[in-house]
Amino acid sequence: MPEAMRLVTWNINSLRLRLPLLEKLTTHLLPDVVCLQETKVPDPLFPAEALRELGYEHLHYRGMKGYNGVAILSRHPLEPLPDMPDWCDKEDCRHVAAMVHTPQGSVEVHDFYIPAGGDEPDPDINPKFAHKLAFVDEITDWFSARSSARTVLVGDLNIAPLEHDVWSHKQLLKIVSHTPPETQRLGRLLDTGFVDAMRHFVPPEEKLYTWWSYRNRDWQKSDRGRRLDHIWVTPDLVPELSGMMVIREARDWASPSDHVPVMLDLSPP
DNA sequence: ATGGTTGGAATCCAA
Repeated sequence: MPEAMRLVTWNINSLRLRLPLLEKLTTHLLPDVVCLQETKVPDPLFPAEALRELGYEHLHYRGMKGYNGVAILSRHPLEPLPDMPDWCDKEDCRHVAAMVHTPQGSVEVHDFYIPAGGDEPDPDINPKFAHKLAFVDEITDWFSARSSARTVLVGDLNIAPLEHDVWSHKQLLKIVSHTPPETQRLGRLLDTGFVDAMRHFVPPEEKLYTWWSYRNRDWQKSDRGRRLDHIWVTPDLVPELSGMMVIREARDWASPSDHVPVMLDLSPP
């Protein structure tokens, strides 16, 4: 029986700056597929050669100068999904999608970087927050008009939906990433036909974070984290879920991202 | 209530 297909998602917060950390991650975990967000590199400057040397021959990426940027790295052949919408007509490089053909079967992979939304949780006075809500609404409409199979949706969704996805539910209810307009919308997106694969492994009453602000002196001691990064799968893949790990120690690597990688294993039945 | 840090580009913006 073939081994599991291993997938990692990570908001790397500058791919070029953190190539050594990506190498550390991939040599230890040997993922088949890596989905990155906030690559912050325009396509002509994408470090494709360095990634091929890490074993990722098959690449699909979309980046721009300074901000955003997403990438799918694969050891196995991939085909970019054609005719993807330009969400909110901004051409801001927040989504790539591909069919990945692994020895364990083909899966459709969607890699998202949902807008952070600024500080003020009022769409009438904060256009960034309005953009965030509109972005989630658009992708929700798109997935609900479509029947997804063997699909994995990952990325920095910039929303911590459950009470124990944040260090203090009460204190964060008015903080962007955990407000009811956001968490309700993320629930609607999930309900288009996905299962929260991280919570398949960790019960909802248990704290689970993937991001700790740079602004905390001692992130481990205060542990004021949030679960902003997610891995969702369609129900047909649930019987194949065989492992999940939040790579918490990556928050302590030299010059870390403020997000840590999340790993999922899918094993054929 | 406030400020705390980081990356990329440009002397500030986004997170």
